[in-house]
Amino acid sequence: MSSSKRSKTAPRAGRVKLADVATASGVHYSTVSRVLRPGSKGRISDAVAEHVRAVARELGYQPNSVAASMRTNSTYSIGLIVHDMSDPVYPPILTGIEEVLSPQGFAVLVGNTGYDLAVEMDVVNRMASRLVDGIFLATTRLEDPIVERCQDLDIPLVSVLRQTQSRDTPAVINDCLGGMQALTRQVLAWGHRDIAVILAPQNLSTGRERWRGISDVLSENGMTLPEHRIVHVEHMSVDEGERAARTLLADGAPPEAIICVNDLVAIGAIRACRAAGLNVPRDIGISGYNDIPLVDMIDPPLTTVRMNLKEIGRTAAELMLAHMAPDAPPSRTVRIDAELVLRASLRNLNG
Amino acid sequence: MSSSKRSKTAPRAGRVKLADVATASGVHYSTVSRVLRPGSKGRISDAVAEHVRAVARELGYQPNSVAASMRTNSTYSIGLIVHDMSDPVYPPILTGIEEVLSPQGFAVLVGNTGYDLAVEMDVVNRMASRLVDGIFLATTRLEDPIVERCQDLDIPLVSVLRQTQSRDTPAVINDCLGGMQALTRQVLAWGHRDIAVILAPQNLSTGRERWRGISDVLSENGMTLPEHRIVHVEHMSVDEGERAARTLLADGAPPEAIICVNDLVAIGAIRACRAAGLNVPRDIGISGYNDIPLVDMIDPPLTTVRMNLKEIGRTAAELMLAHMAPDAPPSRTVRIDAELVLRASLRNLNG
DNA sequence: TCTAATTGTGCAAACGTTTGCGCAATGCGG
DNA sequence: CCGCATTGCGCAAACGTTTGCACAATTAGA
Repeated sequence: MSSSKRSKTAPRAGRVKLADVATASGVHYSTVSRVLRPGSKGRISDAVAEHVRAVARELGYQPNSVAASMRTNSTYSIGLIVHDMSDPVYPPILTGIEEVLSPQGFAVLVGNTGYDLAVEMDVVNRMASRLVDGIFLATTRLEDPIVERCQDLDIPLVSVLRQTQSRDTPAVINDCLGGMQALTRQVLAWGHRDIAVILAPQNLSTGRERWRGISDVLSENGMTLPEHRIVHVEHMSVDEGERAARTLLADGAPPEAIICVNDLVAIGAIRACRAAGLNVPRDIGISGYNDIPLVDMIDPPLTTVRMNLKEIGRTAAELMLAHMAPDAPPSRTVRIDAELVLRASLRNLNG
Repeated sequence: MSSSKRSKTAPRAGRVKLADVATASGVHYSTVSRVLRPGSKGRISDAVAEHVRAVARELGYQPNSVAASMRTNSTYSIGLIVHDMSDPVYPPILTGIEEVLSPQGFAVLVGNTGYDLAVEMDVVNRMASRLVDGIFLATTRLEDPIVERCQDLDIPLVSVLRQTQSRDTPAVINDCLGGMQALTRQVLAWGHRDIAVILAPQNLSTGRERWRGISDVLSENGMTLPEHRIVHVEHMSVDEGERAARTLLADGAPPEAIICVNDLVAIGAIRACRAAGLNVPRDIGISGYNDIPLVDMIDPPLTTVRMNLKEIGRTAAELMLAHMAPDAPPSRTVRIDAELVLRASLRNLNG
């Protein structure tokens, strides 16, 4: 009976439930529910409440939240969909989300897509089956079937890091436009003229905004980039960054600087430059975006743009809370400030 | 009716359930359940099964797994408890776990403890309330109240990265002993004699095993470390590593090498050395443990020991599956091999 | 052709909560 | 002292599945 193994379907041996607490307290189990569930309707006298609480504590009662969910249709769990948790941009976001949502009693379900849209759709459907109260989507494309699916399923959605074209979904993003503008101005101010860029896919708001940040500043200064100074990566990884930089370098004289769409790509670019016999930053400048951990320790320390990821997570969580409420506010996009971080990977050609 | 907002307690508008599929198919809803739930008891004719499946697809039926859990007492969800997802050792483990468990229909709930035992206990209790089918514990201490709590709650537990003193819990760990021995032999072979160590708390199996790996090899060679060459960190972070190294360096002549309990600590140590005007590796050698991403790119590239984290995650998941089954095997500890990775942060004093 | 075994489906209970409703007891104003 | 509002608690339904059991229909064996 008290075997430590339990069969697949048998209830956990001796798990104490509401009814047990009720009989032990000499009240009806609905009364116990009302005592233990703060904010239930019926009012209970202090004496009874205290007694029931004592008995519940005594018996070590742990509410069965699955049963509660069955009744309330709310699981107090939310999904977080990312491409790959190993990408260092995601963990701080998760931390920020948990910081806000854990105290409220929410649990976070993470789903890795592995960059596969079919997997991602599956993840959403499974989260829907589990009746998550909401989903944080960190993979958002400008036109996104996942977003549509969530709308069909009527699941509150908050987009993080990126946003949709239509902007009909609440989102918390980094100010990529401002960040990239500031960075590009610095690159120009330091005398770089022959500039190359490694860009993200343009079906992502980040990819597009960062590119616009660059091109805006360039055209302000009467410059445009020739075709052969622009390359794209499919995913933002070290390997793809390295490959992209190699193709940039294969084509005649190297540029004076490469502006990379993010840090991992920049690190790949540094590798490629080094492999091509170029010294960074003496022969070529490199910049990233994100300021992920350790990029201040690499050789050379990476010039980049810091996005306050934990703050993005926290804000997203607050937006989620607002949007799960019965009187949800209209969708809005919150931009979190970006901060330029100058390090040695980009030098001042004038000085 | 088709409002996109839904109240807290109202069922999602128009969510199709078993009964809907049943009436649309002209069969009883139990029949639908048997068709859709592979491996149910009653056998259904192919004709009916096919028809029901078609109708279900047509109606876009998504099973309500909360209701199923209510009946079966199994949620097909498992918890993963870590101190802080931002520590780069954890994400690959999560990926490995998901790789094995997602195809089986499991979802992963992550819980960050923030290094706080009270929080951790709370996380466990909340996961218990949610009826998780099992818990991966990555925070295991040699004597661990969390492990005891899980045993009391009768929740299958698999320890990852570390193990308990009693070893009565299944665990998947890295071969810290072998890894540290190999590293220490290399340090000695390269002529370092005045060695210092920065150790983890000794109430952790990793902390203790890595220290034993070092001291075993030292005593094999007739050496022992003086007190002032041994310091401890509370948590394995860059900051604590830096502080620990500072105290090491404050005390007379610097050692020839510092063996650090992990990479983050080693990076902190490198910082401290640099701040003290020492060149790594010329004036002092530094080694880490883990081989986290980017430590091959830092200055200087870090000599370390690689643990196959994803493999640890996968193996832990398989152990979990075995232990959730009705006929669970006896607990055992699986060791995953460690691999020495030599880089520039430690040089050969002989040549 | 008759009995026995097998197959396919319906019936209804159970899982542990939450909560609308009803009713007794109490308090209060007149 | 009566009637009415308020307070405190019990009753029972409902949430959407899974599954043991009953039983009708079909098949097989003799």
